[in-house]
Amino acid sequence: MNAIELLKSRGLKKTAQRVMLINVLQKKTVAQTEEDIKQEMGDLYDRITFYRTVQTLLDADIIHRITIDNKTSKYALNESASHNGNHGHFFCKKCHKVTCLGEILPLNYNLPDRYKAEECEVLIKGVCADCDK
Amino acid sequence: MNAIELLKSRGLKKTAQRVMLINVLQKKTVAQTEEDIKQEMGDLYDRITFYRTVQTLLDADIIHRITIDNKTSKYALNESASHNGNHGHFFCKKCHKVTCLGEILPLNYNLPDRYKAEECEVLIKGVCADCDK
DNA sequence: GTTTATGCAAATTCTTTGCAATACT
DNA sequence: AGTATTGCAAAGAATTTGCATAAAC
Repeated sequence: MNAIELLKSRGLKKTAQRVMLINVLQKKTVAQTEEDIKQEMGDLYDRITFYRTVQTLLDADIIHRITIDNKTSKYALNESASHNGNHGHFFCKKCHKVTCLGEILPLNYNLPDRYKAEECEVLIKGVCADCDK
Repeated sequence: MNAIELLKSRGLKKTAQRVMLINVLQKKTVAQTEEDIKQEMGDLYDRITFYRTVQTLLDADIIHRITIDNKTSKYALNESASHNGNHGHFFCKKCHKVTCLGEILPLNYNLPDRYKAEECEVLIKGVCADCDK
């Protein structure tokens, strides 16, 4: 599904910034920072509009955000329309790239009594294949 | 181990703010926001010092920070001196309380080839026992 | 034509830094 | 006494809001 179809399917207008942001994320295999996206967008980039665009696409479940150590936020496309919140990500401690691992199985986490799990986010930190040479 | 011993064991000076922050977190069973902590600290609270105190205690592995949905940061004490980064937390979608689940087993997450996991953070969202009545 | 999004300015909030006064060992 | 921390002021970033213009439907 391309950017325009994606927006239409969520009842959102196809504006230049939204289409561009989705396209940038679609091209990349790892999650992108605002700075990365800014580079790609060039003149089209405006910080305030970026904030609003991100919020809109987050609300529409088109993208998601990963934040590492309360510092850097990164953005990535959701793989499927029906995204259930069970995300996994891998953060490489050497190159700092964030890779989406897709859906994480709702594993048995030994919750306290009568706690009910609905979603689960996992962030694994380690060293990726490229950095482990 | 009390606050003063804890600080001493990490080679940190025992200052009013540090001791107070540790004491507040020690009293609570759920992670606390800056606002929560401010309430408890009263006059002793100063925002700038709070930032620095938090940073110091994070660096010393005395506390950790959990951030929910890129918005609210909460703080909690580390349970043991040797904390290995495999944290689990439970976020209740109704009351918004964050409960530490302690150490998470290094589960098999089906990483890409040659990726090496070292730490893993898990955030489970759902409904806690109190809110499920 | 109507509605929604953009982009600028301005306001607000968050976070960091410099530095003299203070507190800790 | 000597060193590290505090707390204030001020600087610098990040984020939000108001509003007129522009773009989408």
